Amino acid sequence: MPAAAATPFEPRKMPVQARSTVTVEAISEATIQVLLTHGSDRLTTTRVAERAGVSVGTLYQYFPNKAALLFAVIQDHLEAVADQVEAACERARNKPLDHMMREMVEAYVNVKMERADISVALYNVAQDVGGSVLIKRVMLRLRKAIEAMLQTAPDVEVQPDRFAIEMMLAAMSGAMRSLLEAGGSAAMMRTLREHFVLLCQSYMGAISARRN
Amino acid sequence: MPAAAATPFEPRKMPVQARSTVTVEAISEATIQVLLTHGSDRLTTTRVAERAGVSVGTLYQYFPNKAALLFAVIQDHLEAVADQVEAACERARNKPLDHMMREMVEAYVNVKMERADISVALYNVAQDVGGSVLIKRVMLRLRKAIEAMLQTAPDVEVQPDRFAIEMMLAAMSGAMRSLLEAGGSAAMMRTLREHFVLLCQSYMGAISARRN
Amino acid sequence: MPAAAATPFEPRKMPVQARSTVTVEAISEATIQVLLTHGSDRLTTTRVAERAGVSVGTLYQYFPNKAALLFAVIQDHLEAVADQVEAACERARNKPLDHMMREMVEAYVNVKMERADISVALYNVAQDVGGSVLIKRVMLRLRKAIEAMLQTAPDVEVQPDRFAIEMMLAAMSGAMRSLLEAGGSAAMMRTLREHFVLLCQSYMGAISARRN
Amino acid sequence: MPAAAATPFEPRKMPVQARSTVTVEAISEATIQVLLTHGSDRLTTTRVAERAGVSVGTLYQYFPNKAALLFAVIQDHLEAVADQVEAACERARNKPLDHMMREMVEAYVNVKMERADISVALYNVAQDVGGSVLIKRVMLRLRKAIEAMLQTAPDVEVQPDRFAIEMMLAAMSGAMRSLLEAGGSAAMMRTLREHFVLLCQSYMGAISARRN
DNA sequence: CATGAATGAGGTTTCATTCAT
DNA sequence: TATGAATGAAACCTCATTCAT
Repeated sequence: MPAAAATPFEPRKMPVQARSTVTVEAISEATIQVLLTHGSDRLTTTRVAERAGVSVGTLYQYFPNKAALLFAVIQDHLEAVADQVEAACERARNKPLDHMMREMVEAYVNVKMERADISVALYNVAQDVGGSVLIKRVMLRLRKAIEAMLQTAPDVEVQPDRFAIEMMLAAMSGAMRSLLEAGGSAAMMRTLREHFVLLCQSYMGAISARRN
Repeated sequence: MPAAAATPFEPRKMPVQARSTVTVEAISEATIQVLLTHGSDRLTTTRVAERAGVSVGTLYQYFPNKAALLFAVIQDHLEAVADQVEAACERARNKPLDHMMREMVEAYVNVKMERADISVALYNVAQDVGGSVLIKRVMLRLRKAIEAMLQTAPDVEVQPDRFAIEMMLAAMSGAMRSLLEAGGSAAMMRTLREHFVLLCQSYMGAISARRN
Repeated sequence: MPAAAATPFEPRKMPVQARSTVTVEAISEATIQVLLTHGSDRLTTTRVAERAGVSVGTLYQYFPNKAALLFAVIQDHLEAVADQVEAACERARNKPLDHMMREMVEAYVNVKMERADISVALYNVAQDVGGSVLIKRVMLRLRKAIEAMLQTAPDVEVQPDRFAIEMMLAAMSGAMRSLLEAGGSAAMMRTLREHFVLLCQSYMGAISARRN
Repeated sequence: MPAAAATPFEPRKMPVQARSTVTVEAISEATIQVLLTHGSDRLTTTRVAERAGVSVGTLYQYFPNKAALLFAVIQDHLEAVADQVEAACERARNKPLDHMMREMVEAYVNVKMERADISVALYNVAQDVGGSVLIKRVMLRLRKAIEAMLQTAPDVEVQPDRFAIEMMLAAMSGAMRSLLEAGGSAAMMRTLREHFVLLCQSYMGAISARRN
């Protein structure tokens, strides 16, 4: 992707005053709302500002350009996801593999479901805006967390390598995406969660027992 | 996605073998090239026409609008994928489950790898243009093919339900996407293929043995 | 001047059809008119297009950006000036120094007067748009022409160096600018012309006799 | 130039010695610095304020608008020039014409060279901001000073008229501008000074001896 | 049928200026 | 008095689409 090359994404101004924080918050929220109600190709900075109840000028005081705005919103979302999954991995240490997988998958699915709308809204823009960097960063965090967790598993003989873990994560998020975009119901989500658990358990199980 | 609502996507005119015309072919190919060299946000109809060696006017004689052009290109690609995988499923009938999975996965990975550039180029535009319809259609074809294949498996006791199969497909294509976008090497692709085989085998194995 | 760095100024499309030529002509003319009636800081591409009776899009089909438009207009003007003065220098060869100076000055003043409005309009924008390159180019042409002419003067013993000639030109155009901007009448222009003649004659006379 | 019509240029408030306040001084200086480092088209009030170490609000407390700020800065510069040249004219009274011209030219060139950066920075903005009024005012002061000086010249028989003197000044400042904008070295400046001396001497000499 | 000049709505971004704190 | 967040008009430029030739 040659697009979105060398644009400065750093926030233009760190909100210090209370008023500012509210404003930035409103703009981020509005971005998601516009994304949901108008679609990614009709997401304009003017519309976002309007929805946020501020002027375009204000928007540009906090975000140097449209890409930076989207970048920031994606970052917020991905960090929330990573936080939840990391926490789950902490909790599941020293438990058996199946328990670990269940814990991890449930954390992932739950946080995605809570923010299903945001997830869907962001899928499309991520790429255009250099979101791949962020995705890689999250991938790294999650892989590390899972690796650390697996090290403490009593019933894992062969530690899965990086590749296997990343593939599992990619598979899970890919499938999640498909389902969210298809607009799955809450009931389907629960089924999905169980399937994910099974998928991860069986895959990791197969890997960690390979050499035996 | 509320975007791309009621646009007529069918090619504007379709004389006996219009879609096989050199011109249409050239335009489709040019679309992919522009997508690859300029990125999705700098894909303009004029640029495509230029690259194809025709005028914009000509382009609009074969495609009613930009969305229809992209729609057609995506359709071509997805159909090629579906064709290959379906064929593999035919070949693998009456073989044991593990063989089936290997056959199916290899067909999928191979066709995606052959057209890796196209795949990457299209991921981003698919959504904006109503590609989800096409994706659903392919999903359906593949699920049917796999179901039919699984019915003939000697070692499957419990037939996996629709959901499980679709999830497997979603997981596989999601992970594939991650890798393609990350620009994985040919060597990595081979590793990936083996992992996919393992993942699908273990997952389907777990499913089809559940009730036992 | 750090501004106006690396913008591509080349015309976007060489007008080939008759229609196009008319359009380009109209746009150039409109640029000058807008410059005269609205001032350089209210020269907008929209306004120019409007005045030219075309749409903005059309303007941008022939000029890649605003700077390129101005650049082209300035170039046209400066080339016209250089052409006239060069021709005068040709005509005055082998004449005595005073005659040469008169011929050269009159050519310069006349062409500037004919297009007084254009001159005034362009002074301000030249700098913002990288016009200094063009000015240097004209300076060079004129200096060469004058040098060649002076070589044939029967009454010049010491040939003036580059610097002297360029300074004379700079002085003349500087003073011309002052006068045009002050809005001098036609009568004043005639007086000015005579003064220029005297100034150049005496200055060049002093220089070319220095060593004696 | 129809631009910059009816804006109040006078400083907004003028307490006893407001113009000597540190703040005003800092703002003026910052204006020049921004002009030099960013160019005239990226001269923004916010940037000036920032550079001056004050807030925009403060800037607007001392200058009613951007134009007034620039106007004031130009005025300062031009007055400094006029002061120096006037003083030189005083000193040269009763001396012979050639001496007068040398004195006057050297004063002009020296003051311009000392503030070469400021000069260059201001050339471009002067016009947009109604600077022509100021230029006329300076022209008047200088002409008066020169006239008064010439009256005391022992070797001038025919007093040059207004026009001749103003043209000389215009020629000198025009040429100066060319050179400064071309970024002439200090050595070139010295050469330039000698050429100016020669030019003015010969021109004024020719004028003042005309009727003889 | 093909061409490509013309269109113009609409998107992004800047910046002079104000005013509540 | 000083601050700097907020404003919003207005500038530049793009690009899908049409239609006379």
